[in-house]
Amino acid sequence: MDPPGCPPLQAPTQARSSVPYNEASLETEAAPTCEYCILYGHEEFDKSEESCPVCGDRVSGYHYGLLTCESCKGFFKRSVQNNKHYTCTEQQSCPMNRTQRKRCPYCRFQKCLAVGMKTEAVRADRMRGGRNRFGPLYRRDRQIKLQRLSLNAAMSSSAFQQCHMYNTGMPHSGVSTPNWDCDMDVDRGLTSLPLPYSEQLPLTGHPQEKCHMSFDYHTASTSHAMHRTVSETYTTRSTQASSSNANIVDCDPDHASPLGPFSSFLTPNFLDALIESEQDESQLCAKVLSSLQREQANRGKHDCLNTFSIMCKMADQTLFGLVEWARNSALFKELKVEDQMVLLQNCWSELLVLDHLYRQVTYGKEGCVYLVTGQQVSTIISQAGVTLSGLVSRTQDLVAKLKALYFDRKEFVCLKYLVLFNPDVKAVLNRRQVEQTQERVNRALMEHTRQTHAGHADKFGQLLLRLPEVRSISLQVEEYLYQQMLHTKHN
DNA sequence: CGCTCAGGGCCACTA
DNA sequence: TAGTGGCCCTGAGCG
Repeated sequence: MDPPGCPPLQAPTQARSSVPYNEASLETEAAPTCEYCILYGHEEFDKSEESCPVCGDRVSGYHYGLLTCESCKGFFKRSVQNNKHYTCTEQQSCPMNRTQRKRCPYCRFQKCLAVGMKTEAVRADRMRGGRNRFGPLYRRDRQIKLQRLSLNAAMSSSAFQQCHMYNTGMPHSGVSTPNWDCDMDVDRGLTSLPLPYSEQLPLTGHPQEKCHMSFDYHTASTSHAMHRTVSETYTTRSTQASSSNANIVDCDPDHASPLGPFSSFLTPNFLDALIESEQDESQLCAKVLSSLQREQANRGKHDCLNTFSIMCKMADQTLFGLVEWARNSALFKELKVEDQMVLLQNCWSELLVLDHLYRQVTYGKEGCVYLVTGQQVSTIISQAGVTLSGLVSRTQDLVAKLKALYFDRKEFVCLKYLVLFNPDVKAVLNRRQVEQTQERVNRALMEHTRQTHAGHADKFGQLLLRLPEVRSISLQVEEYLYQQMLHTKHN
């Protein structure tokens, strides 16, 4: 997105010398002329710095829904236009990089789909030129990348740098233990800051109760705090619901879905309907970014959030996103509010882990942790303590398994529903309803894997086999957070 | 109304 | 000879 009030600069991606229409603009580097550009260094996010999510080659621009290289653009176009059906001679998990991308078109095409290239962006009528309906999506994506740039700048000059200094034994005020597990540092003047509750929810009840809590408690992001996030979101919404009829779907199954009673959904469209109601990843990313930026802006130059606080804030915001996702889901709305609450309280950490896993599978690079804000953090493992590095390592193993399975968005959504609709949760009132929904999602997942991965007969089973590990990791995450809470109290 | 940029086509190259 | 990928053309949308 071009900065407001400043002439747009050419993105360097078009910098091929043979592209005549861009030559002039590339040769002269325009100086920033507006505050926006001075603030961000007029740094239109540099697409040439990005790597293609399919093969890692240099990105040439937005193609079929996301930034990809010219080669994958062409490959995807030909595959869709010619209705290609490839097969894999190996295990359907061929490595995909610049040198090997030609070896297996099956795996390449699966990767294209998995990272989000949109077949519907390939024009059936083959009309040339013009713009497609993804224009707003591209604009939003650009905006987010700009936000990331500014956050990166802020973080590299503050919190992450501090973390690095401290872990390499360089002076770092207020911290004495060279172990990321212990790097809580949460009491360092972090009190009474506004909580994200106020940012996320239109409060109509008792805003003071939600908006101003002791930040040290919040920053520790204990599972208790997470449970509270779920409960309080509900408390807030209940107040809203009672004061307004606009949102009565929460409690009343007759108003369960804007699409009509969900139980009448026809099975063939079931999964598509679930996907359509999914929240936009870029919006969540934008929310987290702006929340962090606001947070840092409020704190001033010399009072930076520490690394752990930043991570907790990201997790916290992601959890809000997940609660909102569940609450906006037509399937979930069919449940009684009491059941909604106990289900969410039971699985919040699994949802967080799943969410993280999907992000790693889709965008993560080898040896890096991909954050919800779009940053790749490569240093965490070496800087983390035993517990955390163990967690990261287990997660990365799981990511590798899911990557090998070409874990896609639809499967991710199904797994989220399977985790959420857990009929084994003791306090559930309407167990039958939860069971039925779980079965329907299960069938949808089975059907999807059967249709899209015909050559990989056991994909459905393989995906389900990953859930116990998700559960196990999530329990370890909760335990870790409890430990941190105790540690913080003792200090 | 000119510019931008994403989708399509072309064609030299390659396996 | 089919597939690849770099380059160029096209034209809707936008400022």
